[in-house]
Amino acid sequence: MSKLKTLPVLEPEQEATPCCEPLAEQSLSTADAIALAPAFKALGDPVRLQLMSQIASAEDGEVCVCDLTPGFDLSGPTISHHLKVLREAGLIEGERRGTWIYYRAVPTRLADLSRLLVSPVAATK
Amino acid sequence: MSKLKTLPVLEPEQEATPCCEPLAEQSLSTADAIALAPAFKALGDPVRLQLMSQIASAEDGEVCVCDLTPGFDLSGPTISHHLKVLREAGLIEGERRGTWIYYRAVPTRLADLSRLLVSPVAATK
DNA sequence: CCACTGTTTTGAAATCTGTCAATCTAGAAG
DNA sequence: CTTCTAGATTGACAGATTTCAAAACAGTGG
Repeated sequence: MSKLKTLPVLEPEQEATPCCEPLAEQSLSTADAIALAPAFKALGDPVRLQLMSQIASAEDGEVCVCDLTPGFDLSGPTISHHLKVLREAGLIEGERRGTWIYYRAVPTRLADLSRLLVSPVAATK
Repeated sequence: MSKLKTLPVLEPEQEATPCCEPLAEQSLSTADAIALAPAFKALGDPVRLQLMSQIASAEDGEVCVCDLTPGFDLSGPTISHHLKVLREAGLIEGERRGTWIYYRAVPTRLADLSRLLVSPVAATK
């Protein structure tokens, strides 16, 4: 049994990063689209996008949930839910230290998504 | 009256492009998050992501809907719906020529989203 | 003007999502 | 061991999303 009882909320939950050619370079396979869409979907909610930004732009590279929650007019469980979605999308990682849980961005994941959207040729600007 | 009767399906539907600093640069305002999330949401569906890719990677920079539809195991109306979502998100633009409608990507919009995800400093690779 | 084709719109059903209240778990501190 | 606090999980519900069939619309061509 791989799940004893302890190990509550901290795993990446997202395995391989199946990054691909930029969208405009070559047509995405169905499998790749299915693998990548959840990450964009996770960013497709205003609350999560703002959470993502606050985490990614944090001074020390990480933020305590306790500092995140008061910034929104939402209940704790709701914030917790959104963080879980971001976590399962491989966009953030959480670590418990004592009473508090800290989240930080996964820059490589963001970079992969970013690269997917641009065609390197279109370096117009 | 701004809507006479003709002008069926071709407007950008998305006005200003409220692009911002990269996520990791500075925390996104609520307003900006609300403005930007729909674009990611539009890309957050496997079918739309694949449609977007096929359109963006098209040889002539544009694709006829008639060439898009057969590639999916979905009804015409469903494809049309997804195209509308992408259109309303400002990611693609459509133009009717005779019987057919052609869609092309809006590269600046993709570039804006791309830039939002990366911190220029993190040019590690 | 009528029929045909390509595409969008409408309407409806099944499923998914965002949210909160209530409950549970992990660690800290008595 | 009991209590307290920070977060996560569960359960429930309103509202949104995906999908299709049917109908409407825009051009083309009799």
